[in-house]
Amino acid sequence: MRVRFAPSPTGHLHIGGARTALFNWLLARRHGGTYILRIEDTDQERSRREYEVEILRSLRWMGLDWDEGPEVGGSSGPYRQMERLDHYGPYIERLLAEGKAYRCTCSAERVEEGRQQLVAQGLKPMYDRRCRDLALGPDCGEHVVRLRAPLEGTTDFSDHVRGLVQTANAELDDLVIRRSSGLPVYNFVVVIDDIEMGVSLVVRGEDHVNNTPKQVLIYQALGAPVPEFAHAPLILGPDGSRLSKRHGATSVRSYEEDGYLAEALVNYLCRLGWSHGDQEVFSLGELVQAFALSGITKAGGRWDVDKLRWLNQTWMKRVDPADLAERARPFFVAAGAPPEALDERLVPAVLTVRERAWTLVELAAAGRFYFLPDEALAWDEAAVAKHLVPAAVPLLEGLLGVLEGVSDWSVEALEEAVKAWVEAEGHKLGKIAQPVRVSLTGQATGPGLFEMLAAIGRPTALRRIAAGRDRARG
RNA sequence: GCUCCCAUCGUCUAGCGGUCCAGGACGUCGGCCUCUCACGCCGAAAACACGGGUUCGAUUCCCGUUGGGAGUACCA
Repeated sequence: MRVRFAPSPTGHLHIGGARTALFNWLLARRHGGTYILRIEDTDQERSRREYEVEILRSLRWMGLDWDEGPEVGGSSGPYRQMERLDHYGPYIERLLAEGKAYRCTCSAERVEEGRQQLVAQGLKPMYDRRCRDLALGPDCGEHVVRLRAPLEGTTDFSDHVRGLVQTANAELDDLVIRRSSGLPVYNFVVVIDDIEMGVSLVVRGEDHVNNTPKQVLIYQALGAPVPEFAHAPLILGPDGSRLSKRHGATSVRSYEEDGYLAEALVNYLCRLGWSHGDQEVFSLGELVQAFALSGITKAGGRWDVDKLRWLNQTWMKRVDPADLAERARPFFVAAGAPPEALDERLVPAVLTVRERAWTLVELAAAGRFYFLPDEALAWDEAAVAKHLVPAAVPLLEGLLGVLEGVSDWSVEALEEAVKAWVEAEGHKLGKIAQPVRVSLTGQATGPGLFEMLAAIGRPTALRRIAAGRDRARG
């Protein structure tokens, strides 16, 4: 099996494209096939090399590597269409020689006029085929080359998601395969590349179903075997319309920057439009084992950030804590934590806040108090007014005494010492916990008392509780 | 406009003629747990778009309506 992902470097990697890339990759890995990455950069107006770099970066971030393509090479390269331009001409000449294509000198304006007339008659806009039987030669002046499409019959293809898709040939235009500039056109180029690269299965978005019969016609004209197809439904915005910027972030990069884990995005992307029984959480490895075209849904799916957020938290709780801490590090810095403060306390600190956050941004916001300079803490005035009151002074004072006597600064030892004191003094843990929490964090909500004390470290804990006691005096 | 595709809880989905007064998940609501918040656990509300057929029997098959999506370029 040879599959490919063929993005245009005209922007960031879109989540729709990312899912297509994922589906192809999963299939290749599952069946021991080859995953090819091809850059479709023939749109000279919009293609930019920096976008290509960006797309490769996002693919790698998701954990999708490729067997053939830019930066890794392969036996059927080159893998950028602009570097393959000399491959296309001979096929066009052949079709011309065999009478399966013809030169057309009609101006774009005239063709457009004809289309408008047809639309006015309630018909499908098409070229009127004026040049089809003129047998124009190479010296006919400025011209395009069109495919001589059959006028009758149907062109069918079998789709792994949709079943048999039939199109009446009367619906198919004599499409341009070479522009007047000499550059071949997308629908033609894809077919040639897929033939030359030996692509056996084409998995792409539903927006290409209407292109498929046109491409099948080209395969047939060339006498090449037609690959298998699978068209996945599109990703829609929450309102059911085509996903666009106005719905929020649409690039893989922006989700990375917003603090989503690659594991969660991959998991969500795959489950949107595909299912495997009742299972919701999948690692990339599990997906390789479970993924199959037969599980792909036909209807388009709406993008649901809430579910993505849930999966992201799920994955923050699943990945290795040390790994999570490293991935969270830049987010802590962005949240104001001095880089040098992110010491060995980072892992335990992250462990205390990961179930209280849904993204790495929120994780850092929830845990930055551990590392911020005391004077930079964000104080919730209502919490201060409620908990750092004179009545709390003796409690904080007493607790300070207990903590000063604790040498083994572990969750267990701290809990044991504090609970013993609470019991002996007849206090209630609930009475002491909030003043301490506000002293340490500035906020009324946060991690559990003992895990927080342990993670913040002895010096900071004692210093902030003392400061809290002073503040409570009024 | 025309062509193609699609249609189960608010959302993602299971269901491939009777096992469905429709299952799971997110979200929502309630409860439990509890030093706060959160996590976790328990529970609740919530759907087969509509109309015709086919069949002993339709969520499941066929047709139509409605709704949504895609395409309709010398863009990809």
